Amino acid sequence: MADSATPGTPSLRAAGMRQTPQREGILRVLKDSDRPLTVEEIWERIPERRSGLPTVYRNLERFVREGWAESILGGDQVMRFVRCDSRHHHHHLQCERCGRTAEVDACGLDESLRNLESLSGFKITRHQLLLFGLCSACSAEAAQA
Amino acid sequence: MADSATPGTPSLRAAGMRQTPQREGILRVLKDSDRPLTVEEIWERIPERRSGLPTVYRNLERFVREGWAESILGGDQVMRFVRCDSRHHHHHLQCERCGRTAEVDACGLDESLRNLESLSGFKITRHQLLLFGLCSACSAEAAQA
DNA sequence: TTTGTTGCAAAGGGTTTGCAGGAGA
DNA sequence: TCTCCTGCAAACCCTTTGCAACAAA
Repeated sequence: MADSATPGTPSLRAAGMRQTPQREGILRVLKDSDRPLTVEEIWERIPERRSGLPTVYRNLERFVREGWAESILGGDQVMRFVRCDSRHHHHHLQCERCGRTAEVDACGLDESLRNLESLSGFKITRHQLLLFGLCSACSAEAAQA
Repeated sequence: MADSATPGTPSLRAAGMRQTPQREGILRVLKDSDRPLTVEEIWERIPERRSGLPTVYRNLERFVREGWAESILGGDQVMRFVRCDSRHHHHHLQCERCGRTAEVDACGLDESLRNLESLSGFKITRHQLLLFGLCSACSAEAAQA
């Protein structure tokens, strides 16, 4: 299997990047987290050799460009990053209680967009959908309380 | 007709705010623009008595809380503000060429969300949808070129 | 007169940049 | 060896805060 075609295992080499411990650390942190992390949280979790904060910024920017991660601005106006398992179009669902996220495919949205196009006269080329709610675990807890 | 029920004409008094020239200026600037503006752009356009930048920040924050405006983070990571004509749930469509925006009602999205809930196990409580594309004028121009 | 608002200036804090040393390939 | 990458520190810049003066009601 070609490196670049393996979701969840981004290949630095295939993307023309050098393989450094800092980059591997950042990717590992993103991979191990099931919720979006701030730049500083990512920085703190990099194992062993703590890299510099600027390095984290610089690499996150590249990873986002590669489609390996996505930046999400939450309601608290703080930028967080999540890994993207799939590189095609998708959205993130985030639990407002525990912060866990799930990736969802485009689902039936396309039809709604076609509908919108005819209503508004706009030709819609791209969209960003942020979904917030309660994950199954948290909504079960909430129901018990 | 009650003040607070008039979309497009936010009543400072009804919201428990004092009526100041600075506030009226900011609201006027938002009203006169058909595309999202940065804080600084709003500040520069306030007629006559130029208010302080902190005042613009402070009031925009309140206006957003009141539902009179909305903050939008574009692809350039810059925060911009648009007025909201309707205070109920809606979305903004933005032209990537000229920057003009249009408000659209929720449209068929609800159905897609129900579908997503059953797929993901999440209970979706709120969402933010940003739509980008070409407005009718710009797509006509693009077609001619 | 009372109290919410403004303006100024300064502080704050997240993000970016310059540059020299270091390490992949 | 040749570049790319990193780390440090400083610079940046947008945003917020403190406080005294001001003005709406």
